[in-house]
Amino acid sequence: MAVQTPAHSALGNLLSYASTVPMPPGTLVRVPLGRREVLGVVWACEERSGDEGTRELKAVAGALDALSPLAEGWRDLVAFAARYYQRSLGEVALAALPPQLRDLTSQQLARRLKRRATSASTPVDAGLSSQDSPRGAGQAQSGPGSPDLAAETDVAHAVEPSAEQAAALARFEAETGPFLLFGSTGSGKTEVYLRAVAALLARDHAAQALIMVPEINLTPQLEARVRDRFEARFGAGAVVSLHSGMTNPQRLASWLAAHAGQARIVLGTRMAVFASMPSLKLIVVDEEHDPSYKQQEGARYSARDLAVWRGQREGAKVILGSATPSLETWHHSRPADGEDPGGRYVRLAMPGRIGDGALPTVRGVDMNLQPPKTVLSGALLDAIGQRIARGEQSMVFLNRRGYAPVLACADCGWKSECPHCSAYRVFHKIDRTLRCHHCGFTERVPRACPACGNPDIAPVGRGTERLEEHLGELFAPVKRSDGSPVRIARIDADSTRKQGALAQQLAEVHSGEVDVLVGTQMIAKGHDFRRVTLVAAVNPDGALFSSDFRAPERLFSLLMQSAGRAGRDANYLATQGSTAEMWIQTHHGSHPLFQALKRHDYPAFAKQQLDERRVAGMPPFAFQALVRADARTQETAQDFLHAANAAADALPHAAQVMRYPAVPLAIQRVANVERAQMLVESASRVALQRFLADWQPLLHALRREPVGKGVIRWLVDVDPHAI
DNA sequence: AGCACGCCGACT
DNA sequence: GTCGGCGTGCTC
Repeated sequence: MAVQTPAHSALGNLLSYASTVPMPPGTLVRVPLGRREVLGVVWACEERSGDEGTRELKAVAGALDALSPLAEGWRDLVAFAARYYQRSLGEVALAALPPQLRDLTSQQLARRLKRRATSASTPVDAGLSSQDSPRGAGQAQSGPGSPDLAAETDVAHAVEPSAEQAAALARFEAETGPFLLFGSTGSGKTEVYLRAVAALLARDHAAQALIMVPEINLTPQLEARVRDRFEARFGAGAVVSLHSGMTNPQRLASWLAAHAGQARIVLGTRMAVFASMPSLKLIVVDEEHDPSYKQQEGARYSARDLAVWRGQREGAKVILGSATPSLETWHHSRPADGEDPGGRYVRLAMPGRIGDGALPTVRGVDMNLQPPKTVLSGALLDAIGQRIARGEQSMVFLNRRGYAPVLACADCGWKSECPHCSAYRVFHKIDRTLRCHHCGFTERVPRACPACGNPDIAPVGRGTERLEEHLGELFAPVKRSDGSPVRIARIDADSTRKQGALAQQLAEVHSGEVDVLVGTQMIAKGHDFRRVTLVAAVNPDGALFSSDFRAPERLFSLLMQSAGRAGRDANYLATQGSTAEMWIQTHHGSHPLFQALKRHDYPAFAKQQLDERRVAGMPPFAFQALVRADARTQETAQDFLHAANAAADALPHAAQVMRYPAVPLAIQRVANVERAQMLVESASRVALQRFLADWQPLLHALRREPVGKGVIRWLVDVDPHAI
């Protein structure tokens, strides 16, 4: 029996219970655990003669037998995920089920199922019709806007597929995959997914498809559009959503519809990879490179990697789509070359763009030639000014919220450090606060230096607030063609905190009220503004020399996506007589990343990065895992890791695994907790897996020993994203 | 993780 | 004298 047992408790494995009747594997049951009664999933059921039991087993309290047992494929997926990510089976199994299932009795569940059955002619869809909640499925998600998936659907809706799309679809039908659909923004990837789904559902009357999108892309608009397209053809309730913005009753309803096979399409975020889908035949992972596919707490799974595994296991085809694939996926889809037999993924390339859309011209500004401390170069300001004069819009990116990242005293050198974290508190001018972005600690800005009393304390560096203010001052004397003042707006996590704020701000941009939009990467993804003809990255250099070797990959992807925001509407550009431009202010214009970006050349960027990684023995040419320990003191955390390291010496696969010394995390202390980690790495995934499996019990044991005493928590992160 | 038991400080 | 702090230990 898989029961929700904590990840690092001694009850890591299956528990046994007695039952008078046989129960098929996959049956959901309620069982006593300590003083509580918890949900469990039958994993195996064996007959036992009375004298065999060494110990009296507690009896199963009851089965949720209104529900068909979870299929073997689902159980295999859960078991694999638990094993691969070093968590207990019960934890993964229960996390994969809708939370509400935990507190429903058998009768309540039966009632709910009956209600579903009687309302089968009305929409059974999860998100929008649940009686338990008046709220729409996506309201907790970000507001409207036109995410790529939806926008691209519109472009190509009901028209013949392009030659590229047709070729990709033909290959998709002919081969088994997994597939990488590599197509630039606007190439019509979505149309390919949706046609593949439509063809499958039409051909096979039971078949189900799973479409996964990054968190930020799943908006009510997208849900509505996917429904529009499929519900007319495959019936109301053919599409359900599954994401964390939904209420528990909504999630349960979606989950039940998928489990029963009524829902033909499940549209969801990473959690949807665990949906119970008895006739799953196709999995789409849109924007497969997106970091949100990696879960960052509990079982730290990669939903994209699990999707590939699940597809293979269940005989479902898998399409991974991206304009800037992860280097792992790119490498796995490399064509055969000489000695190299190539990767096991099939690469479907769609280099063209639908319609006449041209990619923006990329202009680099060499910040070395600018006066020191220049924020916005004269050339960029001129270019923005020209757009304003023509009634066009510009977008300026800066990945730093707040007014200034630090407040400092000119006299004594005091800086706005967070008392609880090893980080500076950010100065937010709007509400006169110093805020720690790591632990949330907030105070009013002091009038004078808290250390020496000097009233002359000043912001250092700049965030989006200050950039917005700066642009406002610069363009204050300028008038728009109709004589009205220039309007600067800002969109970031702070400006959109209130419910509905994002929607309203986006609407203002769409309506043309805003001339220049300042924002964080929040505006880089998805939203299409037809009047935006210029996009600028003000200070992207940080990621070039980051200690995280994946930082350049993320930056390239972000800049490509940002570039895709400019000049989406070819007709608009033509009538304006304008061209789309992406401006990059950098001190390192000759960096290969920017050189590749200038040519919109992802393959060149990927090749350069992969060559570096091959030489350095990094993923995808090596496999990694992190062990992290948190404690009150850095020493305690590191001592635990040192002991763990020493204990690993004796493990059979130790020789095939490189262990690096324990180090503090980049942000060493958060909310008064010191954090340390050690990296382990192997050229063999299998060796690393075996090593970790053998190591796990030793780590458990260490926790009980004196060296593990002060450890608040420890965890293993397999295939970590941030090192 | 829950939820107990258990052993020391400030309250009705 | 009790309520309650969270340290330690157990859950088929």
